[in-house]
Amino acid sequence: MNKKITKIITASILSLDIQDKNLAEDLNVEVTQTKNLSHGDFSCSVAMRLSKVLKLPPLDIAKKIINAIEIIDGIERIEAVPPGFINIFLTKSEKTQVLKKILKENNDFATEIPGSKNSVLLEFVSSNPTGPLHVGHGRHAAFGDSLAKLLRKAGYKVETEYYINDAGRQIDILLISILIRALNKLEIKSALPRACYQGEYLNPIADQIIKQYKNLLASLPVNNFLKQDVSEDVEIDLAILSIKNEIGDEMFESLSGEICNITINMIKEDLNTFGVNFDHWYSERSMINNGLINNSINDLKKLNLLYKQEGALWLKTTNFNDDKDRVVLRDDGRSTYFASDIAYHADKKKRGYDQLINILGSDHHGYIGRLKAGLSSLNFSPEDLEVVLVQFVSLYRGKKKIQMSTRSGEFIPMSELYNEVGVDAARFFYVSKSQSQHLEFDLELAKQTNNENPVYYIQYAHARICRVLTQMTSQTMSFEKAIAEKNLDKLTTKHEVELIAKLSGYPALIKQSAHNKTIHTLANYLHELAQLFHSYYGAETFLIADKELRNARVLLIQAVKIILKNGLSLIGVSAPSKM
RNA sequence: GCGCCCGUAGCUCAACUGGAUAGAGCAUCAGCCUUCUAAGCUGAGGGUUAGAGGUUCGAGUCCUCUCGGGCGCGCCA
Repeated sequence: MNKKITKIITASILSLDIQDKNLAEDLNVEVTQTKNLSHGDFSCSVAMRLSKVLKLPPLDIAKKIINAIEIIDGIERIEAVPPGFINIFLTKSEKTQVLKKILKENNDFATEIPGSKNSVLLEFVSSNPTGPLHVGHGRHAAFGDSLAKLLRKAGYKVETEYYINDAGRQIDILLISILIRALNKLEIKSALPRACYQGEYLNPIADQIIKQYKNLLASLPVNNFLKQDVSEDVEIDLAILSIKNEIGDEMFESLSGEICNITINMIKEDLNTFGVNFDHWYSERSMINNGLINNSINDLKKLNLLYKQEGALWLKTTNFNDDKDRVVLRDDGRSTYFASDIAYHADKKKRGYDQLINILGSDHHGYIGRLKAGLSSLNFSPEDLEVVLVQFVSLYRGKKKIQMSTRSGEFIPMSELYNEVGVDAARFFYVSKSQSQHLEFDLELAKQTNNENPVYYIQYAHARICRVLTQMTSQTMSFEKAIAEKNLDKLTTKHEVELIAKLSGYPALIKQSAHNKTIHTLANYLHELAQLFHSYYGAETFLIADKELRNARVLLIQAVKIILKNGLSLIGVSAPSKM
């Protein structure tokens, strides 16, 4: 309908006696659904935009457009109101069409044809496998998973991916942390370097290592790794070196591989419980082993974009809008994290996706330019990569802010959160606010106000509808679709009109949310829909003697039920039939 | 110092790419269960959108400056 109206308005403008026809054609006629029903069902502000070029008062232009317009089926009337809005009122039967459509299409309502848009690789969470996910990752997981579902509904072909940083110094540190912990458990006392990871989650891993490698551990000499006289960084590097020498590079590699497997499985299980499952798990280590990183560096060499300075190999990212050049190979010959990322993103493109979307923490915003420069330098278009930034989650216990740091082990695991408040509530809470805003999460409040959480409000609306439907059958009434569809004109109360308008807006909401990559808009929409329903529920009785009105109302609430369930499913929240 | 993000009701947040009277929840106050589930409904109070200029038919939204907060500027990942 929206498109049809746009068309007739555009046609009307073109039929006017306008000197500059090109300008009228270039003009983007926007027809939007109104917020306020007294302004009609749709409204258009094009007259006010034309006002300046035509040098006429906007209201006059609006009137002219209306006079020249060709009224089509489904439109009741069109009016021009100050300061120059064109408001379009639809006929009753046109408005209720949407209800029939929702019932007919069910979950497919507002779903675009699969694959009608770009193919997308969506990467998110990608937390370092050095420990369990914490509440900050939870936001990324909830947001990313919902975005994948939303984009699929909007017609994109989406695959999700988790990039595993299972190479590099952090993994060495993890290994040292676990080995020393294991030694201590075996009464081979050794102090922990300052940079080591701490936290309860290391215990079961250490136990497992003891089980499998008792002899190896026992053969290690007692060593004091704590060296207060050097810096933290030097201290840990010495510890890594010393252990490597003791057990050999090969054993070191195999051990850290094994430990990564354990932590990755912890993370997978955690995400699975949270309702988040990835299509692909992509390992950085595998990329080193199969030569992808070397290949990329060779490609860059051929393109003459590398140079040596102070023993290291640099990439001229400044050629591509970066503020300084970046190192890809260190003076000791090892590749940098950035080198991995260039190879990784080039590989993503080579796998054939049109569009790459990365969801990153806002603290990584400085990295975006570098990533795009990396893609550009290998002749990929930087526009193919879109980065969605998610702001931090601040945790509070009451008024006290909790400081989080993975290394010190002072973090609240994501699992603790969803165990306390439930997966549904946690997921809804995470996505109910714009990802570009800081999220303040008060644990005390979240745990206490279980029943006040907005997610229950929405779920309750769904459960109430289900209840009405079962009551209907137990009162030996049945839903007769034909009767209902014939009597939709009888839905005339304020609540009914508003509900129908709200339901009509669902496809546009999906489209717009997918375009803007926001989920909170969907969460808000569902809350508003539930609110309209609860209000309706309080004002009217559905199961009444009047068969015609009853069936029409039951059809309406069934449509509400379908949309509630569909919307909740996109957020990864269940729609219970009983509460 | 340079760069990015943010500042809306007592609190937590909305406001569809500049649109009509800035909206919800929580909290506060006053009502509603003999009737489809009260995890609900109805109503009230609460705002100079941090501040000052500017752009235009129209600004919370765009531009400039000031103030206040967060983050980033490694041969870490």
